[in-house]
Amino acid sequence: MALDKEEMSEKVLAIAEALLNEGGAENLKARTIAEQAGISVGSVYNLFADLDEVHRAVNMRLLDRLGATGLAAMADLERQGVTDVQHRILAMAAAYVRFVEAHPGSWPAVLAFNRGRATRPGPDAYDALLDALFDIVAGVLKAGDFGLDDNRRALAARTLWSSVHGIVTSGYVANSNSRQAEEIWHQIELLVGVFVKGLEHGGAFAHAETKPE
Amino acid sequence: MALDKEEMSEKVLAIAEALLNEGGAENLKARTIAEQAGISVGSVYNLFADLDEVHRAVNMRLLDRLGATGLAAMADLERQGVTDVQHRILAMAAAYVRFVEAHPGSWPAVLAFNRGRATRPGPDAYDALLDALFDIVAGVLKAGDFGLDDNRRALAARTLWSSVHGIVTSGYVANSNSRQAEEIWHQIELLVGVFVKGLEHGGAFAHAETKPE
DNA sequence: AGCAGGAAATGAACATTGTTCAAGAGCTAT
DNA sequence: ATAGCTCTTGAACAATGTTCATTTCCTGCT
Repeated sequence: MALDKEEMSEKVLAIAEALLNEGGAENLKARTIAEQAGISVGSVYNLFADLDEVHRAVNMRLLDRLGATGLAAMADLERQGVTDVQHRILAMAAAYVRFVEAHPGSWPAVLAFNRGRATRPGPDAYDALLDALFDIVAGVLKAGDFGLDDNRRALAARTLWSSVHGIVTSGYVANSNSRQAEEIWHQIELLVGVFVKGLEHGGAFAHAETKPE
Repeated sequence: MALDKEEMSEKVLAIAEALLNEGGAENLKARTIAEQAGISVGSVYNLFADLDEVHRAVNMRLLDRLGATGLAAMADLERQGVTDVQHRILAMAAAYVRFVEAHPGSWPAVLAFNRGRATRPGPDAYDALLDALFDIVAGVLKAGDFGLDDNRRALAARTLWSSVHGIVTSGYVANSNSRQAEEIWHQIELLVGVFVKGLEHGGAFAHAETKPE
């Protein structure tokens, strides 16, 4: 009658996500999970190798959901017939901001996660999920008529999205009041506006002579 | 004959920085510090309230040094008579990248630090150090002849620097091989090129109609 | 029904951590 | 010398991640 192994894993992940959201990474405790899930500590370790694996699984779920949200936002605009690149990028960024705001505790944990482990096996499911986000942006850029080949467009997508990401995370390093939310959005508007204008005028090809050694 | 309280604090911070750099935040242990500093655990707590305070102090030192590095880089260009905005921003970004690469373990710890503590007393010494970085960028932008008032230039500086920051941190989430370093620099070049071009063409004033609620 | 065998759950036990604090050591001024 | 003060010490406590021998539970077979 009780829950399947699969179902119990999901229950544990849901609990873990809530814990992370409330108190960040240091709030993810084996005993708390066990208690809330109605199982013993040992059973948690039966489902997952260690707490890192739980944390990773939660993060992947979040990234997955974020991707789905972004795709949905793009599909909405498609349905409304919006093709303007700037609008679509801003909508994508807005989806990102909303997502981060909806997960105030767990999103920082996503970002801070991989730090510290020096070398990892190789290409990761993590990276795959991030690439999915980049691909959405690249798809939007493709609609704009900048003279970009595939490589350069992919680079532009990664650049733009990493920038949005930086704005959002920088913004939430400080105290998170509504002032911050406004500042973040102003920055994103400026970034996207300047970025699109810059691409239109060939700024992507303006090479500098100085590189660091 | 032994060390001053001040000197011992500095010794502890130097040890702490090394520990953070080697193994990230979870490598900052009271007992390790005590052992390496040749004092007892209790004495560490005499110098600092808790490990968080040690961590914060190390981070502030790092931010301070980063600011000094940036200022030095700008002064160098000044001496060489380089006034081109794009060159100067790229030099600033290069200084940032080099700094992050020089502190592979402790820099992530700087970024991940403030997360988790919900509300803080108010404006922080932390923020002040970050603002110093923004100010340098704003100073460079002032040299360029974009039609920006002070507020808008400050916003542009924060946007640009947060974007650089995002590129650097996104780049180092994944495995850090030399491929990554190149990718990061390509993104920065693209960002700065597009940003400057965009500002020149008034992209900063292109308002979008859609805002998230 | 009874039973054997394996899988899963349990929670006591261990190691490691941050942090505290009573006891002592060292210093200084009288 | 001694009282008083500060600083140091390291043992002790609580909280944590993780392990593993034991128990419990189920499943298939006779």
